[in-house]
Amino acid sequence: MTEKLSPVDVSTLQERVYLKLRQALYQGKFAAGETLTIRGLAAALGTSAMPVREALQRLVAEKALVQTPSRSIRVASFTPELFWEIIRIRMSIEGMATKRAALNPPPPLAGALRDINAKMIAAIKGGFTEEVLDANKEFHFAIYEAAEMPQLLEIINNLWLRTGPYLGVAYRMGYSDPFLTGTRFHERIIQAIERRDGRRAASGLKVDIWATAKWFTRHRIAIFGEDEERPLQAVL
Amino acid sequence: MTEKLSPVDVSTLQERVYLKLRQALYQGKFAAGETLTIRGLAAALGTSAMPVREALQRLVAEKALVQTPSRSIRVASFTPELFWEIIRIRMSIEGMATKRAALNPPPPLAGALRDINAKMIAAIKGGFTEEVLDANKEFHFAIYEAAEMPQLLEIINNLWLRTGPYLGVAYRMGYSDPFLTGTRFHERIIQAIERRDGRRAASGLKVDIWATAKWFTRHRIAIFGEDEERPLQAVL
DNA sequence: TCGCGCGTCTTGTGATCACAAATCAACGAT
DNA sequence: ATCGTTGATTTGTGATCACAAGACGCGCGA
Repeated sequence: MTEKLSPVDVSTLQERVYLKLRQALYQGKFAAGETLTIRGLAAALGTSAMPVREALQRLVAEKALVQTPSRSIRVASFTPELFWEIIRIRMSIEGMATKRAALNPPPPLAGALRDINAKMIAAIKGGFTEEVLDANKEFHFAIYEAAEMPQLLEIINNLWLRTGPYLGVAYRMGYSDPFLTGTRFHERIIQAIERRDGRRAASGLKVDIWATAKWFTRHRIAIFGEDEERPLQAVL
Repeated sequence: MTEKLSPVDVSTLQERVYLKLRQALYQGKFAAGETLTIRGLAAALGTSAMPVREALQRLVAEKALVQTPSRSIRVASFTPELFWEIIRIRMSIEGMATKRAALNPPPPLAGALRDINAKMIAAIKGGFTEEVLDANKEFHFAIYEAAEMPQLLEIINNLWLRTGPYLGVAYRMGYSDPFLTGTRFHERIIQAIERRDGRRAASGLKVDIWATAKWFTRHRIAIFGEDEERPLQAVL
């Protein structure tokens, strides 16, 4: 009888709401600085206030959302200083994970990375769909998972949740450049991993992160708010 | 009139509960692996379930507490692997902050660090009070704050919340060794900062963290649980 | 003595409600 | 026109309740 039934979803409502909000944030569906209300989201999601409330607080704890002094909850937004700080942090932490993965990679890693990168290139030169973003994330996290440091992976996940939306901006504006140059850095990283060269792999990754961040500056894209106000919104 | 009145406490009940729990965790007042119940804490704190519930979820989001598959909430406990992973992460991240602080330290930093370290030595050789733990934390965070990276500081704070309780174990058992050797590493770090030598400062800090972690292994202190069960508890 | 049910109590989850503070809009005075 | 005020409405916080799922203890049977 067991083969007739697939397991039911035993997750809590709160968790499903959390994942839904997280995904929406990730895809940049909320404007940075936008305020989110408990009752509003609850109505939109068809639940009561309770699960939404807890999911929001969780995202606040993860710094994906911020709480103003008046307790209203907004989508986090960056100043240029905070943006570059987090880029620096990412270079350090993700560099560490990459180095570790490169020094002792599971055998199928390099091949899998090649496949993912090829998929990413195809997605860029093809329809340039959302798959570009997914492939990019998939590439990076395949490496980070290979580092076999679950707690580090959690930290990285959190950092991506904060910076993730901004990559989406480039995509939605139709810019393919940062993604295309990204795939070249990816190729470098793959080669370094094949040679078990941790240092080169890490530096390749750092350049990848840095170049993408720099792209935003170079194109003077209005990512940042002025006086903590109205950021990214104008772009979307 | 303003000088006659001090600001009233405008924080939410949830936040005060959170801070109280955080402090208790930090001081190792809860045994690792211990189960915390919402109603139990609410009764102990004299509040309703609501604020406790949200404070607990926040601590779960920060990985200071963990939620079992059956949804009960426990104090996080380490396996040796997870412990050493977090030590490695701390060496990398706190090393980064230290390097940055040493390269461009605010003028009074070195002097302030000397004072704190002297206070720590006095506390060790004197009554060996809880002030030892406080001074140690104060020393490290004086450096991390000097790095002027607020988001990095948040991450470090979180890592300390997870490993903090274990330092308390050594203190409660009356061991002063790890703290005394710590002060010697601190002195090295201070000298490196005076010379604006970021690399030496960072490596000094890494040795400080590593040596302390190693101390637990060397003394075969039963910090870790077996099969995720009964950790640290036997020690307290 | 050990294992297996079975009933009771406890626990987390989610819904609903009361309330105070914040937000927003219309309005009036300068 | 601009700013401050006032009133209505929205919003987060905290309390309480219903309910299903777990945890626990007791006793029965092997």
